[in-house]
Amino acid sequence: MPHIRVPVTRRERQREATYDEIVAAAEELLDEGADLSLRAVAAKMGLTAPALYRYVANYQELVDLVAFELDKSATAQWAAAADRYPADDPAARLVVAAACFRNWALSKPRQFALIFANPIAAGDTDRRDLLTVSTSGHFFTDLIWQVWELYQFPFPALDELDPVVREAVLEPLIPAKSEHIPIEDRGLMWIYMRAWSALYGVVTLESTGHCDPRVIASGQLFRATVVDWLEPLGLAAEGDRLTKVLDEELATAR
Amino acid sequence: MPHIRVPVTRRERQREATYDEIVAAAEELLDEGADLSLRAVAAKMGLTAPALYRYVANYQELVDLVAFELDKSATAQWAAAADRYPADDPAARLVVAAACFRNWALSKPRQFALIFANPIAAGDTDRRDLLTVSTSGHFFTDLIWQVWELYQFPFPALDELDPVVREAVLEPLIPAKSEHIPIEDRGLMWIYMRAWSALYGVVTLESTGHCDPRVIASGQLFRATVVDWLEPLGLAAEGDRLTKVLDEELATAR
DNA sequence: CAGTTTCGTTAACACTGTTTACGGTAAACG
DNA sequence: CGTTTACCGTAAACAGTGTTAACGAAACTG
Repeated sequence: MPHIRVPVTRRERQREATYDEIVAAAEELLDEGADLSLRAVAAKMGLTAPALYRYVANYQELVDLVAFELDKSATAQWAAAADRYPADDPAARLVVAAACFRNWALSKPRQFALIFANPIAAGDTDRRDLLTVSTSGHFFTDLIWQVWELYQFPFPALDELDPVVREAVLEPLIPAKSEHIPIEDRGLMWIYMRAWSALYGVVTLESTGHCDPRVIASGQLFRATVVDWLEPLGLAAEGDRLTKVLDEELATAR
Repeated sequence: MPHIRVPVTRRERQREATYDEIVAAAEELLDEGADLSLRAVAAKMGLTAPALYRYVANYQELVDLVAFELDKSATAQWAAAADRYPADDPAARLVVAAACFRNWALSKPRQFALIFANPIAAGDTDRRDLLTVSTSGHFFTDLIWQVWELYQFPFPALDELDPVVREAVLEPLIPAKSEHIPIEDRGLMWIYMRAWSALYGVVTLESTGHCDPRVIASGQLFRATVVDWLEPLGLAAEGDRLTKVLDEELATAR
């Protein structure tokens, strides 16, 4: 018995369609530059506000819903760009995906903030669970895994890791497609976390605007961060080729 | 003639006191776990909401006001901790300040978000100016300058930098106490930007909770990021001593 | 003292999220 | 087939939010 049931009855299909409409209305709202509000979403659908409470328990759940879907469609966008490079060139794919992520974050800062800068309280397990299934997280983990399969860069052994971190890489809560990574190779997850932290950092800094606008426009801060990560990922030999790929992708932004 | 006038008349003193009271009320509100609202601040001061419009033009300006003051008092806190190490040991001071910044961000996530994750639109020059005078930015730049004075780590020459970045380091808009840095040494600002970007990244990731809570608790992600920056700052030889200082400071958080 | 600036008020508007009680309609069941 | 039940929407209301307008009193200024 599958855990996620595919909608069969007419009512279930209708309900599913309404969820899609909610997300669509929310995306329109964000694209118009307005901020996401439950009432505005309802109005745009031709409903009254309380009607939405048949679909989400509260405002936070609405935000999480559209954040999840936005993340999904944005990731699909980056993945499509990465697919311009062959499957046996995961390094190029990773670099391109990172650059796309950055360009997207700059062009849609409110969407970025909704997904990646939305505070998650320490005790809130429900919202953290949502993070665990985040599409972008799975996407980037998988790319790093593919890079490792090809380049075999070093990563810490399990007994080298801090005990608490060891637990975390063995039983991950964070978004990561780690099932197909052998348990003894889970030290790789530590590399993923560190690389993601670095990527997340620059992109957040640039997207929120806490940075000199000229530096953002130049793309040099982002570029330097990515270049610094080529060596730890075993891509030093490919450096020149990959920075060229990176620069090409960054140039598409302006 | 000084640009910032010291309040002389009775009215001006009164007005200044009211600003202080506004900030105090806002801080109380945040500490209580409520979110910052103009009406709530007014109510806590025994005023009606429209009265506050005699002091701030709109809500955003209120936010910026308390963000600026919060940044100032938080920085004072980190500086006091750094002062536990002698003035001729700027490396230890820098490490301690970074750790304090991180501990503060974890213990006061709403305050952190207010100051450092508050989106600044690309065109908004007024709010960007506020950023320029941010206390924490000046504080960290000055520390890195002091570290350089002692350890003389390498930094890019002006003609090695991207032209746009060169402009940015010569005429900085970002928060940085760069006046006393000789023009030919302004490449140092690039190191500052990169180091700040790295620090900002991990701390934002941890403070907003977009990370495995166990990893946050372990402090290893932050530790690794700081350790990676010892070498570029010419502190490789001092590595053992400084990581010990770092670990001691991190231990005070739990 | 008269005039003016400053600081606060009340009232109102247009929005938020959320709960309540109430219908109507469509699916499900005997 | 008819009856029942569950679902989906409504209107009304409450407690909030930021913001503007018109007005009054008190405090400084000539």
